[in-house]
Amino acid sequence: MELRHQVAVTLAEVAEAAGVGESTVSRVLRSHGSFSDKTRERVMAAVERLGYVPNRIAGTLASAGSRLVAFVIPSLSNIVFPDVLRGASAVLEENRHQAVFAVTDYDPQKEEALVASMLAWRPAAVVLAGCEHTEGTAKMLRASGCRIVELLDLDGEALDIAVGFSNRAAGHASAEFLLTRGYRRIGYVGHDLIRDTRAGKRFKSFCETLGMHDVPLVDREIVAGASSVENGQVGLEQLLARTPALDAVYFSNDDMALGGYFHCLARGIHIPSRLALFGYNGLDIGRVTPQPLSTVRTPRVATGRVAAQLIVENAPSQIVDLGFELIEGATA
Amino acid sequence: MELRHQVAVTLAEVAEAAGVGESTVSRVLRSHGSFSDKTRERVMAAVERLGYVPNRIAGTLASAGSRLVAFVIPSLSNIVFPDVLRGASAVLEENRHQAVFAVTDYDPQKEEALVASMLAWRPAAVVLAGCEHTEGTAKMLRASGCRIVELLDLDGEALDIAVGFSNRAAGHASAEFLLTRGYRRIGYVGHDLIRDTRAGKRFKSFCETLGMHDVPLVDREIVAGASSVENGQVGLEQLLARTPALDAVYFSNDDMALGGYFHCLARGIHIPSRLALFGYNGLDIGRVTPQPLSTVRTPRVATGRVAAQLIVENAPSQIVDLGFELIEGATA
DNA sequence: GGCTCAAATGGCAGCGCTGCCATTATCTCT
DNA sequence: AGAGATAATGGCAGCGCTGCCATTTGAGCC
Repeated sequence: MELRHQVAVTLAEVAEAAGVGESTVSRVLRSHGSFSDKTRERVMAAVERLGYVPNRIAGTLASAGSRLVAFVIPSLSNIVFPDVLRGASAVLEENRHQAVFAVTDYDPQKEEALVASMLAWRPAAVVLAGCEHTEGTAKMLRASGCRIVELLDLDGEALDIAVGFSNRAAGHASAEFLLTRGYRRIGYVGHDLIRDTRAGKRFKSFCETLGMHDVPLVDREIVAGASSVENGQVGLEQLLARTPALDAVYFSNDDMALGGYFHCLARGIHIPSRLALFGYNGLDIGRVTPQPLSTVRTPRVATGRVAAQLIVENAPSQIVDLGFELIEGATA
Repeated sequence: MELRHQVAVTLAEVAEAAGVGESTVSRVLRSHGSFSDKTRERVMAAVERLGYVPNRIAGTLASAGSRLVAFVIPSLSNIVFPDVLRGASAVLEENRHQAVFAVTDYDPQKEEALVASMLAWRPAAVVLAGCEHTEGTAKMLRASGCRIVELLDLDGEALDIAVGFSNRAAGHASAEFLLTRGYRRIGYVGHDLIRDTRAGKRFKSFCETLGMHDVPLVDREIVAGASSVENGQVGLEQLLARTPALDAVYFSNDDMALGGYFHCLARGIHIPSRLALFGYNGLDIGRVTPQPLSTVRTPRVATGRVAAQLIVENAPSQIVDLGFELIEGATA
């Protein structure tokens, strides 16, 4: 298997082998400009024979305009982002674009560094999560001249294109729902809110809505670390240990809510009569639990799809609100 | 916000502005070769002032040798692949490499097309799932001269580097475990096995092991579609409807097993006394369910990490077996 | 046959950078 | 001070392709 070090076949060699000019080969391969059938066959035969693979690095440099789309995302553990990438990559592949990505771990400084290194590839667009970025990030992006797409958060100022929904509205709707159902002793279990600003916005809006109805948030438990099933379980356990007399708990995420749900199942805490649970995201798994999870379903895959669509068609600057859906479920 | 169409600053402009030669700027920016402190400051000042971002397209073309790593993965819905990407991207980012990816939907033809378009970027390495590829894919990869890394399946011939574990061994271990626990009427619930060849290998080996102990597989239910919690529930429901007298069920994945678990919870089927469940993957969520899921934990993040490490250090061809861990759990 | 027009084709500069080599400035040592 | 070494620097070809322009070819027509 020692086939390393081979010199790649170049367009010039194909031209030579086919007995035509370089530009002709280029035209044939891109189906751009005119050429005869006979020529095309000769070229394709040579391509086949030599095993030629076009060099897009050179092509991009020469034509100034790449088909790369850079995704700078906070995490791959949070299912949200794989879902977004999934929606986007389907559309990008159909349109002969390529996705590059990097993970920030919810760190704005790291985001800035990664955006810089992404811009070095002169992508057609840079896709980011949320609309909070460092001054430096925003400046670089604006100066780059490439398209900027901010996802999953419409509560802020967009740099160019934004696709998603309002987290504030989601938090508000969740609070209204719990209030309508009659819950009055409400708690919250969340993960690191400083880094995950979108979860922070939901929580803030949730509390404000409770406040408007003169229902204070009774207690909250913020676990260190990322959103996860385990943290949800631990968080609820601690919250209940401190404040047993709650009738509903709002979670920062479905992962967390599922952890809470399992905790209740294990402890025999009846849901929703003894305690109601409400999540966020609308994960598939929440629909299959013995009691479907009450939550807000977010359009994650669609967000990726729409973002990619706008990029490939080079759409004008705009804000696309894809909304969300409140799932009543059976846990609240 | 209409800042489109800007002409990017080039190295030549920086050189001009700093009053030095192009090569000097290049050396300073890459900390390669020698230059005085004074020069470095002048260059950096010019870079800062002009907002220069190096063009890695041009750099890569000139220096022949990219720091791109191409991932051609079957899916982003199956958590396995985000996990692998997560492990890999951390290492790649530390080593100034960039990850590009594309999704095949478990389609070998699509894989071939995507590999071709990835090779056009002249990546340092192409990372694939499994070791079954079309003839064309293998030929292109071998001819490309770039590193090839095949993940998560050691039961076959590797093209260059392979990192993962044996699915056959995992299937075998799962069968042995269920037999040791005394189960004798065993069923299987799986998803599309033609596309997911690794699940197919586990199942085959599982059956062979049962056979060696003269315990035939009693029944199986193969659901159409991907591995998911919902399909697991549906699958188990159908399997039990047809063959109620089972004492254990092996699932193609933890997702599926969780679906089965929820089905049992909802129907009041006692686990494991009435029915034992066994999964595959060792998802975090399986540790937090009221009864921890019995399963095989696979080193997904480590697989990505090790693969990336071998790529950045340009390690020789090799097979790295990271093994797996059987989790006894409480469902079998 | 000679003419026109469009289709088909080739030549070559240049995209922005790096690598090599030549040149110049700066030291070090006798 | 001068020779020789070393550090610092600039010039420029060329990576493989595309885009432009010039040229050739062929078809159609009077």
